[in-house]
Amino acid sequence: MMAKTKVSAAEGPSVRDRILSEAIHLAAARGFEATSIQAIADAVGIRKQSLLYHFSSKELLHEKLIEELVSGWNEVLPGVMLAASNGRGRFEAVIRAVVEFFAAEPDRARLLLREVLDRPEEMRRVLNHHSQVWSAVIRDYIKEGQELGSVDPALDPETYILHIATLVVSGLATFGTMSAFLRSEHGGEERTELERYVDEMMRIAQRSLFLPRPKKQIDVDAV
Amino acid sequence: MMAKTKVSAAEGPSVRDRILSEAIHLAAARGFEATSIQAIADAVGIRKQSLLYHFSSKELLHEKLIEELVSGWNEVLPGVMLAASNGRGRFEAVIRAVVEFFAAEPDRARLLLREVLDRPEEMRRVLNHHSQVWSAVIRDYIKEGQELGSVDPALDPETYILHIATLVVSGLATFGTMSAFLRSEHGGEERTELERYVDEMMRIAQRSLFLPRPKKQIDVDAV
DNA sequence: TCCCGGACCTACCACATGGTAGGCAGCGGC
DNA sequence: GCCGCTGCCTACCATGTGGTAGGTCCGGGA
Repeated sequence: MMAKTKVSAAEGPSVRDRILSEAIHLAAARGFEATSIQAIADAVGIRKQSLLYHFSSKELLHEKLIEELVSGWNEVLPGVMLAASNGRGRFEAVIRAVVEFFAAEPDRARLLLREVLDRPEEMRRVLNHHSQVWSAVIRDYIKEGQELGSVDPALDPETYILHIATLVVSGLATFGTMSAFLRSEHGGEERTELERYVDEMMRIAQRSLFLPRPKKQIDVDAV
Repeated sequence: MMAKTKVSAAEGPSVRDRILSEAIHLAAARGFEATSIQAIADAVGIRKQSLLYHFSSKELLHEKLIEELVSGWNEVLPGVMLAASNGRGRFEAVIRAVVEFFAAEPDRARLLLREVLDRPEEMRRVLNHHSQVWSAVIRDYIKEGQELGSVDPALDPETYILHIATLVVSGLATFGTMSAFLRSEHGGEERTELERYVDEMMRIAQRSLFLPRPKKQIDVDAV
């Protein structure tokens, strides 16, 4: 392990990284099981056995793939947490950071969704491990909002977070397919379909979270 | 075609139907590509070649599977449309009918989601064909609400419908995996986790649709 | 009685899969 | 010089795959 992960800058990404990258791409499109290591090797431009040199078995490649998947998430997490502790408008900042992460790399959203479907047990472990911190922060933020009266008291915080996560991940995972149904009514607007899509996603998340400032509330984070 | 779909009542479901049923179950769990016809035959309790007698190729089985998937939907559609034209509270009735359909048979939700990921082209065709009618009805209903002032004017009808569909289908497809994160705070309530999950789903759909009765509006379908 | 066709079976095949064994070029250290 | 290591390769294999060929059993007409 740790054999040669470093990149010699001048030579571009290492073979190992290119394997992981292509594997994510292919697995996102067809599923990991349905993707042969032969196909991955072809995509990278090496022989199958050279791939097996770097990852001694397909199962091991799968493990590393999942690691890569969540470690990529860990890179943006600081930014998200920063946004979360940033006072006014922080909810919007948090969710927008997450959305933009998956919008920029839909392969990650697709693969993540696939893994949840394919390997529920393992994904429960991984997700639990990688979501405890920030989900607790958000949950507390919501509960605080409920006490202050800015958040719908009927809202179930944990379930809400789960649904919004589903909305974002599944939404962006399937956007490529479903965007075909948005062809109509481009009434002169200059927004991309993706922008339309994301904007509505955020609107749903916010409208279903905040109460519409009852009278003259403390009004943390109004839209 | 139409060789022997009918069921002799006394003998239970035909072999053909049992094959489709098991195929849906297995494909929902592992994906269709990753499911061998051998495995399906085993689940039914027949030899692989007997299965190939009923469905002469795997690809054909896949087609019939998708047909089955959407035809099952067609069976509940009338009920949904009825609910849609039922005056007050009809939005809740519609979405609840859909939710309960997928909640009762999560395999359908999972398989549907998988197919969208696996075969975007074909699914676009199928979904377009099977959603035109009711999605138009709902879209018009929403626009009407916007004109009457009961629905958020910032809402983008088509995108909203897409997101709620994602929320329902993906939510119920992944519920089995994600419900593990709902273990806490069962403060004496007697709701199932699924009920909690579904209730919050409906709350999100409604809160993000309706405006909170501004002053003394016409108020079609308030929550 | 014979035959036909439906439903299921055994036997077999070509092929792609994941994986093993082992070789070979290059290169830094001694 | 040559040793050993890394990185990649060719050759090969056992297994499981989707699919074909062809047989058997059986019930219902003619």
